[in-house]
Amino acid sequence: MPERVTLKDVAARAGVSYQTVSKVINGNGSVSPETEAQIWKAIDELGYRVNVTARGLRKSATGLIGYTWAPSPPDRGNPILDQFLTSVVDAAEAHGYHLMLFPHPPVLEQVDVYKQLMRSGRVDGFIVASTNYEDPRIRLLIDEDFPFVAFGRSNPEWDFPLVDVDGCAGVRMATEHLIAQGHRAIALLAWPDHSRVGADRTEGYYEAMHRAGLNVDPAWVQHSESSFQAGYTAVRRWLELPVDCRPTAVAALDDTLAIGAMRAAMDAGLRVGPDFGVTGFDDAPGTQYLSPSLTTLRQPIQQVAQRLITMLIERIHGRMPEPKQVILPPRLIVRASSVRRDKEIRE
Amino acid sequence: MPERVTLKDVAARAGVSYQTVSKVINGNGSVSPETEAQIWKAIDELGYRVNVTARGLRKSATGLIGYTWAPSPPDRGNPILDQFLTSVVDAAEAHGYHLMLFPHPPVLEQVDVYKQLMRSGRVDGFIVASTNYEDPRIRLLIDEDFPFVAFGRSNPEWDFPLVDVDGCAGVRMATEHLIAQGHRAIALLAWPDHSRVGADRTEGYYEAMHRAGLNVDPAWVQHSESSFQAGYTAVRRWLELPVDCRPTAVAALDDTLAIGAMRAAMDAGLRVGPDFGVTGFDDAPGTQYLSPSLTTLRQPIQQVAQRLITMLIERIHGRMPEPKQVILPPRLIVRASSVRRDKEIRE
DNA sequence: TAATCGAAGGCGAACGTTCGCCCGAACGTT
DNA sequence: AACGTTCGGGCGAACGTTCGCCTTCGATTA
Repeated sequence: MPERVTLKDVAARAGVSYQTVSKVINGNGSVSPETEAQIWKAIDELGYRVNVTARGLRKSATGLIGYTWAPSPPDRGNPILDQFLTSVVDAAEAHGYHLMLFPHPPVLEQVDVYKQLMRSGRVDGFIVASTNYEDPRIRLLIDEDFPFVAFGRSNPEWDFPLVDVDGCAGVRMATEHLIAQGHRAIALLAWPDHSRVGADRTEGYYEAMHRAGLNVDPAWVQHSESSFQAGYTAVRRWLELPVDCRPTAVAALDDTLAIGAMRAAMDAGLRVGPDFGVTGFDDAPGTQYLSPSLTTLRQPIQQVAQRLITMLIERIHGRMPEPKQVILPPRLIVRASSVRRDKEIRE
Repeated sequence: MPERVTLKDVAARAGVSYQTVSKVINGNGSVSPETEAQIWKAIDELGYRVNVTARGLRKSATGLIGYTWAPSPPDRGNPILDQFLTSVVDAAEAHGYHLMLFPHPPVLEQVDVYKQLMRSGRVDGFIVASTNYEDPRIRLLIDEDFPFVAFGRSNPEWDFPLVDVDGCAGVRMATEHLIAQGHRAIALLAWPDHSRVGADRTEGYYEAMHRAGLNVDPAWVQHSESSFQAGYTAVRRWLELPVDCRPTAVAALDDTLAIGAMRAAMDAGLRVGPDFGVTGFDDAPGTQYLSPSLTTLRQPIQQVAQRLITMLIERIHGRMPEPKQVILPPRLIVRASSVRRDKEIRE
């Protein structure tokens, strides 16, 4: 543990009062160029860094942003956590903030955990992810008027700053792409009903089908938790339907389901791509190295992170970000799993 | 922003001095059961939480542990980040600490960033990951006697607390497994020479081959950055060697290389598993859903995280953890990519 | 010449804790 | 009756900043 260097040490060496040193560091108050130079010299020689805790106490601010996320089961993993955290941490640092992680509490305790962190002055604000309808955290933070920005939407009637990726547009693009490939009977591997994100993405599928004047057989839509197995068994089942109502392609709400779907089609003797189209969502690492490589949607994670941070900092400074709600489009990455003829594969 | 409740508010309501409230909260000093009950009641009614910044200033401690990691390229992803962070955050919380992330600085600036964080009192200690030989961060932290624990080894002559996974034993197990499957000519997809982790894992390969009395043709060992492409091209090349010195299996130092290797073998018309054995390292999410599923090594991430935290907290309290260096074995997960007959597949 | 003004920098206070010391009362001991 | 001990709890100080106000002094203005 290195000896602490304080303002007083710097002041003593520069021959001024310690408050003057503070003025120089914070750039307010007027100080002559000569003394300022003296002070900077002393700071440099002593290797002084302002004590963030003391500053925090005085300004009642911590420079910390709280974040937590729902851990994925180990066999699935979070495809974008690395990128997302990297982006958020970088963006935060550019504004002088750091990211503080805390454990993802069970739903019942969530409110307490957030309350605790707010009341103890642990963080200046939150990024709230894995949002859902009636999200109690969002309700709490709105009510307490505590700075936060959500990554994801919640109840439409609640008015709070958020950034989200347009899952609806994404799945619509994927579905339209499958239609453009000549598919007419397209199935959907969806998430459980109660999922806000799932509802949004699902909507894109219906929009695309509807706009193209295609019928959706209710049997073509399966809602389940995301897993390889769920995707696999659903497609197995669909492939046993009578030919006239058997899907020739499937849009999945995430890559894991899509991979299960691909495997089921292959096991059924179909060539994924030419015979049976599959699309995913997320562009998880490794999806481009599957055989065939997976068509999927890539989220603009870095932009999301940057918007989250700039908006949150506005909130921390007591302002309301403008615009308050930002929806960013994902990008369709066309690979082999969804195209009938090789030459159409881009990227 | 909710109005701050302080010790004084609690004290006023309980009819005692605010220092007495502090005593109750921290459980030192003697207070009669009745007053204590009064005080707890007041705390509860007011929803008081101790202000961590003020406490931190007084005790010169932050309850924060600094962590950063080298971001992976988006097409690869960090296979264990989610699990690792979750485990570390949970373990830290169990001891009253939180994890603070900061950006991974370029090598040249690393020392400055760590210095800055130390001197500004930002964190109480560090977890240092992505270690390497002559790691300047470790050097600095040792010299400054600042609390830290490394996840990974560095120079053997440096004496500092660390936790690591036994990559040598891991790859040795994988290689021995391939030998047990009847392979004699086994190649190695290794990392660049300068990698500390790579050297460790590579050693395991040589040990296994040597113990089994098998010759290692220098042409069978390729050092390269981890990528699908690197694994792919290396195996393509090996499969063009004359039959008498052509490898029939390959051990890879990570899953990405292994996946490239699998694909190359399949593209060459071989059946991965029966004809050509492949093993990876990390048990990345999704490897069990590849076809064939990938034999790999799983790191005991949760134990690593827990040891890291308990050891670091010892250091923060000024003690040296005992034992100072902990090496944990990975577990070999045998799947289809390395076994010749189906019935041998476990798990 | 006197009043005014701005620049430079000192000074006290406060942010919300924890810590050590002190004091008074109650009790038991010689 | 005088004395030590223990318990309960009060009090001042300090942790290292920032902030607003004040003083000094030389220069400008009327």
